[in-house]
Amino acid sequence: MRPTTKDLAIEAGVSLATVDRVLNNRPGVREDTVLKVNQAIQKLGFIRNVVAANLARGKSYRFLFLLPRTGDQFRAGLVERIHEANQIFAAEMIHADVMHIHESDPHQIANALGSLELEQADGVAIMAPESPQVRDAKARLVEKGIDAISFIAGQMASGRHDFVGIDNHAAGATAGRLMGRFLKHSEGAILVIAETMLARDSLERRLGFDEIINADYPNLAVLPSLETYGDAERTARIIHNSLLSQPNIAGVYIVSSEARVPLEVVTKAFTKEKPVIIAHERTPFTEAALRSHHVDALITQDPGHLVRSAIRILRARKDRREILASQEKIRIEVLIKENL
Amino acid sequence: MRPTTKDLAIEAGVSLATVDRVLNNRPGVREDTVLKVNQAIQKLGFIRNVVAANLARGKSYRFLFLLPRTGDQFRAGLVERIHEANQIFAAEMIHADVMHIHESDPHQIANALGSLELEQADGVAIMAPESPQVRDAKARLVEKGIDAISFIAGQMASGRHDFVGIDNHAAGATAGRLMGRFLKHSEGAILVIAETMLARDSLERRLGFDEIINADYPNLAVLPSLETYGDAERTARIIHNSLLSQPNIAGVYIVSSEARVPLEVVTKAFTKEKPVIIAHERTPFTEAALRSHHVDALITQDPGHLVRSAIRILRARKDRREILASQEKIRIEVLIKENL
DNA sequence: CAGGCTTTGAGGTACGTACCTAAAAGTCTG
DNA sequence: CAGACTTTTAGGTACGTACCTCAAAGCCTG
Repeated sequence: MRPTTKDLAIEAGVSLATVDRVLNNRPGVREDTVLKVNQAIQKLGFIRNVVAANLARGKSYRFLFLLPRTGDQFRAGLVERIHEANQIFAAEMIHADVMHIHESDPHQIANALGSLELEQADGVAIMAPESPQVRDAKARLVEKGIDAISFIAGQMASGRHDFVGIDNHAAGATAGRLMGRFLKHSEGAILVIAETMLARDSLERRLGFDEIINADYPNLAVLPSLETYGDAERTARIIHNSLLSQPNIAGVYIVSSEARVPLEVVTKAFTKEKPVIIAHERTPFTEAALRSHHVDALITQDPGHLVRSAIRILRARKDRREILASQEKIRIEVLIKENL
Repeated sequence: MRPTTKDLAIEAGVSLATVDRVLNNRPGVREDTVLKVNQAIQKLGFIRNVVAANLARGKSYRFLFLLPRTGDQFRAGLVERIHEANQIFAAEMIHADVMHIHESDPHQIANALGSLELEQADGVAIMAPESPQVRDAKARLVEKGIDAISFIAGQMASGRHDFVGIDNHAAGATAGRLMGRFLKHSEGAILVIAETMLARDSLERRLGFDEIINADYPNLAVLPSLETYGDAERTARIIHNSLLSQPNIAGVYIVSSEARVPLEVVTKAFTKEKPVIIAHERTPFTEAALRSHHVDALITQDPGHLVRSAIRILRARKDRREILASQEKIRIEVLIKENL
């Protein structure tokens, strides 16, 4: 049987109350008594029963996901996964809500963050580009006792787990390597389509992509990024313009998470001699495109894993616990038709 | 606040004791009373606090992983993940042990399973080929009240979650597609190396692999499988023999989970004109081989996910709860150097 | 309507921890 | 060594559920 606080008290030769004070960092315990208790913890291998503790505290966790208001299927999938996660975590008294923000308006995001109170949320996961305003607002949140982590959009931090998502440079490199290998004996240009290159993740993916192509595939030339600004008409226009000036397109790399609109345009634009197409994220649309051979590969991250990982990390933060890093590492997945 | 049993009792107009009888299927409740309570559950959206329930029950879960005694780095990684999982699940009063079996001796496995008692384990995850003896032993276990699932080695069941692992046919197909695309403009033969083709997983991988190559890549010819029987010397011998009779090897596909020995032999055997090499599973060795370009791609399944999923499924079985299928789906991952 | 049965109620204890109070014991200061 | 202070003890209640007992109420049968 696992030792309990009672066993600890006996082993340390103190009362339950003292054990409790040590365990919860309450004041009024002499240092040598603290030591005695800690030694007993070591000796018995005491592990606090977090579940009983939370029950006693009547504690529940409320987390908030700040997601961009705009978006398409990838965003919708995320919301669905958050609802799903609520089922799993309900047993642990954890609930997550979604709040919508204007991704491109740092002031609005900062305001939303600023008006959050500890009663409303124990932690937030923010999917928005890093800006000075947002960074400041996050710092103020943490001062209030609300933990904040970056979600998907952000940057791999070394060490601290402040970010849940993939290494976008590596994701771009993965796309680049596949593109290169799939086009080994072809020559031509590669179209790169992004929503906006202002977003750090798109930028990093592009850098990783270029690095591989430039280093190992001299037969391929990566064209300047086309920016769609999320607008369907603009997307159609710029892609068609690009095709006119550049007849020999061997590959297309769609950088952004929302690939539907650019994919629709691209698949219509190429009637014969389909180029190799690589996009990001698994959505109903991209999945269908992969099945019907309109797309050759997808570079994805598992939205369910992302959501659950963010929740686990926020919770561990709140409990001042360590996390198991290997479980929280978000993998860059490669999807082809066969392993869908 | 979440409704409690107390709220249920009030809503249904019965006592706590009756609510308890209904919730735990205890006898002595009239049918219309059961109905009243169930309606109250519906109306209030009552969710049983599993955590408090387990605390009250003093219940803890003991699970057992039956792993083959032989094996190399993949097996070692699994054991490590099981220890890791124990940390995570300790809070939920779950502990998993490892038991070693002779994979190839169905009688011994059946004996081990047969001698298990409910006091020793609440559930077992078995990594062993399906044989009539093992199947029978599993059935008897379930009669005893010990749940049993197949782990990694086994077959994707439709519907019921009796198996934790990947669809090996699809995994082989994934390997086949990558091999085909990487060798688009080459001609030659493909060496297939397995520990034994008696194992169902190797067989299925091979079938999936052949299906893709034969259908879409007439430039490639898949050779008969070489079986190593896990023996290093034999491996070296049969591979060298094969190379003598077959000078034009364009690709090598290593089917088995333990790829180290065949990989060592293969990388030494090809001095110039390295073939495309695809193997399974991420281990320290295969990871290094990928980094050093000795291997072109790995088809993997996440051992940590496998272990945690098996534990979650066994636990849900014990509690007679449903699982969240999307979390338990084990993905076929594709690893190249860039997304390691 | 008595006797036996089934169903329900009321209350308690327990799980492991948190958090509270009042009082006892220990330590320091002048 | 008295008084003030700090540290510790002892005991209680609570969280939400499980499981137990005993008594009360309801029902059926002859």
